[in-house]
Amino acid sequence: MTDATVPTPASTAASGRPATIGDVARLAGVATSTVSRALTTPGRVSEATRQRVVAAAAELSYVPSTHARSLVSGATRTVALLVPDIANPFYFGLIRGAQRQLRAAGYAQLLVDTEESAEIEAETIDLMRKSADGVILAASRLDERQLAALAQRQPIVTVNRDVPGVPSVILDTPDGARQALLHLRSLGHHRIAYVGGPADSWSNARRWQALEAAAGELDVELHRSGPWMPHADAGATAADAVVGAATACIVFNDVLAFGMLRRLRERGVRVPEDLSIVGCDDVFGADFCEPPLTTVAAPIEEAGRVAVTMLLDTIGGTGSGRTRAILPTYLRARRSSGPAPTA
Amino acid sequence: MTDATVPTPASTAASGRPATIGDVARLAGVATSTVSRALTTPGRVSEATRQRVVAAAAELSYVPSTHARSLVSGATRTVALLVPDIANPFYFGLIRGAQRQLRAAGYAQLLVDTEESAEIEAETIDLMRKSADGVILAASRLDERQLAALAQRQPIVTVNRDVPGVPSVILDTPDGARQALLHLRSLGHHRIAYVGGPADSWSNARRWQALEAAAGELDVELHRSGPWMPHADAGATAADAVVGAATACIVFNDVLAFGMLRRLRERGVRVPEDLSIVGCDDVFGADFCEPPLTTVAAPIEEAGRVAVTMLLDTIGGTGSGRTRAILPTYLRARRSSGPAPTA
DNA sequence: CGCTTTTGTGCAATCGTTTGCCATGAGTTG
DNA sequence: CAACTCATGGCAAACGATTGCACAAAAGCG
Repeated sequence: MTDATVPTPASTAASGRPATIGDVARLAGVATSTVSRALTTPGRVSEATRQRVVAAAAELSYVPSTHARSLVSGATRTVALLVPDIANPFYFGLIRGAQRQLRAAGYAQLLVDTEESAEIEAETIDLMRKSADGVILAASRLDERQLAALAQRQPIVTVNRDVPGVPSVILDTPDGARQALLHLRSLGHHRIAYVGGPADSWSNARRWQALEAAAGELDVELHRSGPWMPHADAGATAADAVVGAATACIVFNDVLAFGMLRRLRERGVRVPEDLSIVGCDDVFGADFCEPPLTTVAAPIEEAGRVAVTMLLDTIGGTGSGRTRAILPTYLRARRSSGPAPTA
Repeated sequence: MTDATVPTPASTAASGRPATIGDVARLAGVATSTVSRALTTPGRVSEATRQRVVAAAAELSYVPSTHARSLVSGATRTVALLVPDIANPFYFGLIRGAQRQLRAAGYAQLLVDTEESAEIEAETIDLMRKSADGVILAASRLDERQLAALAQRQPIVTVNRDVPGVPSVILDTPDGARQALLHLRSLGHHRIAYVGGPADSWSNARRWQALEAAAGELDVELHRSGPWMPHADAGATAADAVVGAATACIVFNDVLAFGMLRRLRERGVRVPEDLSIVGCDDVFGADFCEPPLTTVAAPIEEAGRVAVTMLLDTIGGTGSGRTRAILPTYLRARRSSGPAPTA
């Protein structure tokens, strides 16, 4: 009777439009309230009734309307994930980690690319107020006041952005940068450059601070270059700026480093013989570029999972959970870093 | 009076919960129906009233409930995008292209990673029936019957999958594969392997057909290897299988090719001197791996945009639009392909 | 100045669920 | 056997918007 391949198309197709709870109730010979309870509140109806309802629902391939449900419950079982640039491989892991955890909890994920714009970001958050139970903000471009204000109105978790009062997941890349500096120092480098990211990036500022502090104790001459957009294209100019100014550099992220590698190869600058390069994030591609990139690896996917967990905690109102998670990073040495030139 | 940074937190915060259309109506001194019309149906109310309403709405930072709206209109202004693997860079472009076009049309994007599972895919589509106006299916794993049946119930557009009766966007990679074969043939290769993708991949089957047909006319000895999962890890075994069996290969996709490149380097097989490699997709990384990958470039982002356009057409019921778009691909020659060894 | 037409607004039904409250009847207890 | 508890299921009121219809006021017309 039932088609094995596609779940019961027959009965639904008959009516034309998707079945409602009323259709199920009619077929099962009960009231809609009973259907609702049979499907959502275990134990609230007798087993016999429950089975009749479940059978009827299956027969009609009934799917509850999330909208009607949200309307009365106030909850949408949807979470919005805002990233500055979907095409940046750094966010792949984040998206995936978040998605996994959300699916497990029965939530849907609304993905939005804010195109590195604070305005789109603020606007989207506002729109989402009604259509999502919470928002995860990756590398937010908003300023501290805005963020704090928004977080009071709706559950928000930030990733790589720390604002008092706003739960956050932070990848400890400043510590990673410090490790990178140590690594380069132990290879004999004294003139080291930091190739910086966007001016309004919070992570960028913190990494620089960490490097400055570490450099002070290490007899390292630290230069700063940038700001650069975190795209491969910007790597060309960044590379030109660093050559001659330092024997090694720590780069804001891998994508920028990829661009630098390409330019350096064009110019005949050898990596790591002439210039050592350390990236950040360990994104897709870092292990098969040439040379493979030494980089600060961050548990990105885990960050996505933790962010979701924290957000769901906030939404659930348990509030018991941590309000701040700092995830460790570690240096993954590949071939783009080597001993300082002995010029 | 209004805070310049965050839109009017004061009045909203006062009430505690987000403003409803009723709150706006009360503040503006009109009925809710008038508010609704003022905000959505231009010219239906007098200009004076409209301004009062707009002002009141702004004052309360009112955002209409998408759920309530969907409930009555039946439309959700949301589109679901299902991809087999979010972490595959091929889909980045697709996601981004779709997102751009959707945003422009005022739609939200629900992103789902189906984890290469036909079951998750079918289940998700069913769930989405009520919560999305339509679905875009990238590289669907469902069989033809299922797809056709589902498409009758709800608007669906497939990408890289052609089923009669289901609107689709197709990247003409078979033609690209043919170009690749010509390219390799003109470089003097006679023994060429096709390193295949997943067994149930429709694109994979079509590419092989195209290659077989072309090989017949070209005096080329065509080998087939695989199936392989489209992950970098699988590239190692794939590489081993090809070495010795052919002097050049055309690979299912770039990610797999990346894995092969790495393995070949480990084994000391030189690319392209000993073995030429042509990938497919031109994903992120193809231009900075070593050697940079010759690959069949596809307009992925455009595919995302076109898919959205077609879907919105279907939803809009105009139905006037094309029901099938074939996007051309072209070979992008980089350094991983070269003259056949003169052994 | 009455008549019709136009314009602007409000009333109330509706969308598909959930849920508080009540009614019924069976089972338990003294 | 009366009085109670408890399990079960139904009624109807929300939730927040949209929209067909009715109606009042204003405008047009001879």
